[in-house]
Amino acid sequence: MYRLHIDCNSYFASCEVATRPGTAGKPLVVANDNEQGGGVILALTPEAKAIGLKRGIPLFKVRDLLRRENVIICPADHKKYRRISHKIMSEVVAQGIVQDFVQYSVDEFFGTLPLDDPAELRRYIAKVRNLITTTSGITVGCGCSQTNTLAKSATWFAKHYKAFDGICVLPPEKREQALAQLPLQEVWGVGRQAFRKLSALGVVSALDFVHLPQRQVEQLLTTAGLHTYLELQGIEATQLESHDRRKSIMQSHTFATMITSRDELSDEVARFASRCAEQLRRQNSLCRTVTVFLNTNRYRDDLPQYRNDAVAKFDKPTADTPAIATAAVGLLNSMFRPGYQYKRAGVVLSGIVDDKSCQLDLFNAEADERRRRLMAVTDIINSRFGDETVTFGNL
DNA sequence: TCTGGGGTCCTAGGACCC
DNA sequence: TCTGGGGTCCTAGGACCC
Repeated sequence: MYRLHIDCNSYFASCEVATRPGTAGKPLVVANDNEQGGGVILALTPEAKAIGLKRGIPLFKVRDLLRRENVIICPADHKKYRRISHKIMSEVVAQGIVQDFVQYSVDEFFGTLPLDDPAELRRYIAKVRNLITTTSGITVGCGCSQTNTLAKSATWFAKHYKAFDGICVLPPEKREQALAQLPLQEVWGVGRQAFRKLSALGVVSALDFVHLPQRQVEQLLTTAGLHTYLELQGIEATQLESHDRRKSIMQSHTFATMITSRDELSDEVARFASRCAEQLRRQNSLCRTVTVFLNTNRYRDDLPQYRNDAVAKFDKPTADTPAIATAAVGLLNSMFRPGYQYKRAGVVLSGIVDDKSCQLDLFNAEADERRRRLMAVTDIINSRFGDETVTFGNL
């Protein structure tokens, strides 16, 4: 029995190349779009990496390079990426080789292979990998080992060593040898904080880490860190969270130009709230809590800074757009201070529960039902004719 | 100077991930 | 001029109770 991990290569960029004829082999970057071409690089093709571009840099810092090298710039299209990801998911499930196949994020998957022979595992994984490439145009790296963390480490080898040809099967007897080659900072679950603490002890590789006494790891790191430590030793300690039902839903935006007017900010917050509520209904949930936050531009030392957030609770869980949007706008008004230039704001829904588990209020059942139908109708119209065809005004 | 000892629930913020 | 947008879990500390 082996765990399988599949990771798409430069996912957003690969999706753009796969869906735009004539872009293969050219430098291409995907950047988040904020109206005036602001934004930062989110993903890039190998050709774009080769000319020195990196993930996370703001476009304005590399304007000249982008123009000189004729780099194709694509705005991020998350709907497209989700669609391709679902396609990959359903193709692999239909093929039936991988068991318990789950989507971990938009570009990563985990599953189980009920096999033990490394050569046989490799053959099966090659079939899955080919299937993904031929049906979606996306190339992937595949790693396979005893635990999720080790499988993900194997994927790192599959991607970093050409000889693996995109597939690395890591059997128990090769585990220590592999971990010795795996830099500590590449280990899944080791972030900046843990890296700093472990480096101070002279830990350089994943193997150094697993050779520490468990007592020391417990004292130094959190339980999550301990789980990583155990998984690297081949002991299963993580559970993958299913992503089909979110425990919080957020919509936020960094504005291209700073906003000073309360009305304009209210409109934005109402739109965020409305989109959150739609997402909430799509997963058949209700929320108990809505949070609104707003920030000025943290990069501008020359401007006065202000940031705040506020929370409202509903008497009973709801997915009603006007109720959520009215609450959100109320929170905004309670925090809004004139005289600041606002750069970012957002709405978060939390305290999410299943809509079927919620008791109906006997006295208001009829009104609730009418309200629910109204929401259902607007969702259908918007899904058929495009987002925000129908919205709620006059909040 | 002395000023219990637990338990639970909630929340804010940290750490990590893609 | 221009600096992303989502998520998850854990922990510490306060409020409150007995």
